[in-house]
Amino acid sequence: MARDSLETSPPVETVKRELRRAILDHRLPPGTRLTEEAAAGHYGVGRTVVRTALLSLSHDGLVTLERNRGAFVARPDPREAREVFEARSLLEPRAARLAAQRAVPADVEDLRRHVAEEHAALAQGDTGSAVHLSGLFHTRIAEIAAQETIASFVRALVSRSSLVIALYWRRHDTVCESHAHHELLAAIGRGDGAAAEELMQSHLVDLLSGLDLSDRVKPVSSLAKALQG
Amino acid sequence: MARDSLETSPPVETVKRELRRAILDHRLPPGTRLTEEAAAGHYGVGRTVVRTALLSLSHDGLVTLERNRGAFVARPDPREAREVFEARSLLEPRAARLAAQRAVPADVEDLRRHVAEEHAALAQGDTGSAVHLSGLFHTRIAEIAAQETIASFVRALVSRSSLVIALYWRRHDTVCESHAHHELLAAIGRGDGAAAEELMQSHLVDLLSGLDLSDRVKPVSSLAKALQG
DNA sequence: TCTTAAAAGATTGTGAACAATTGGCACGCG
DNA sequence: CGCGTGCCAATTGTTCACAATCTTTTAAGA
Repeated sequence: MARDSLETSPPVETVKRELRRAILDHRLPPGTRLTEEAAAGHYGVGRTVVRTALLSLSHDGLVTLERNRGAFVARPDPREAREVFEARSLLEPRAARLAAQRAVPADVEDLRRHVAEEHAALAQGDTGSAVHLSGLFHTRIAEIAAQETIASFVRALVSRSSLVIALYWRRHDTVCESHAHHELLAAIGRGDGAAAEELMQSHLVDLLSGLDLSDRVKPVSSLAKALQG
Repeated sequence: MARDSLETSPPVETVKRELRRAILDHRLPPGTRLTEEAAAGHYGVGRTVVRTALLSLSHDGLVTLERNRGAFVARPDPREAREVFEARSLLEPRAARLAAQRAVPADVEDLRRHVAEEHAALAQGDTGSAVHLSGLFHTRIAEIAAQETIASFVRALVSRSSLVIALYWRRHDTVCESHAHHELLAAIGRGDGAAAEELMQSHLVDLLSGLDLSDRVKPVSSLAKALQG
């Protein structure tokens, strides 16, 4: 169950987790500048720790590093947004099929809980958490498929999808129609791999079609102190 | 053409490239311990630079970091080896299809040169370079497909494949039958996407079948001074 | 007023010193 | 003789200080 094959030290791990969470919850909108010193002061650690965390996050595509300029929350352009979903539709349907074949009752229960939490978050209008939980659902499926390599890719892609959604989401009413997640859950629960693969595929197409990938730009919040929220 | 979306500084970039090359050429066999100080002295840089490079390489799966213990050249187990090829067979056939559809004459010429160099290396018995060039061929196809996201995954997977081959390759006569590469090249050259996809798929199956994934262990070279070679 | 250039400020890149953790080794006990 | 314990060396984890680089500001000239 090693979520990170590479073991990193607790402080840098903490900062990485916190930053990732802040970005995925959209508390740090895409384009936000992340000053090393500011983050270091905020988390009470040295700059080196923050630097390490930022380097890791940049590998996952959540942060963009510009030489001698600093780190910014990644701002995927429409082309990259399309690529992310293209890649997901290559990996996740197969993962869903495998997950359906291999899931044990505990796994299904776990997924059921995820869906429930996601539904609750949506009901409360907490879209930030909803997007996050929705991503966790997809990630969990890849993990159940017991393909650690693919799962790590899916984790990275789901993370970036969160950024894409923050930038280009069109239908503000439904975040990730939990309808699709319910059906997926059912298919996996009854071990129907073919159905799960099919459902995942169409679910991803749905997600992509919910984006507005015209070339307009969204405003960039300049201040990193959004962390305070 | 940004090979690295994240721009890193020249020194760390150099060390990273050198280390990657040494690992991919099997001059640093899997399991070799990589001491920060030793590498720093060898390349004439500070430990910080080496540390950064190692962290990057660990993200690509070429290096394993163990907390408070150090860095080692990654040693994928049979399970991980299988996963790597499973993932490749999800991504690369599609990439080959796209590459065939989008390749311009310059791209084809580039691929042709790669194949020629690979053939030459094989003829000279330089299997290290041959494996490396073979990987470059696969990577290049993903790049031609113009799917930067998928290409980055393929790069990581190809790199790990090099480790897998170092550990589990069975047929020492033919490294990566350039026969298959020639056919792929031809299919891409005539823009036949369907054929390219099919060829890539079967090529990957062939590669996997050339591995001996029984559970025996290979000896671990203890001394990192293999760099001298 | 606009353009240009230079200096000041801020931020990252790097190296060296200190602290913390780990693994090995010898010593002593059962 | 085997085994557990405590010390010691080696290596990593972290912080801090300095150098290099970039951005911004400011001021002078056309």
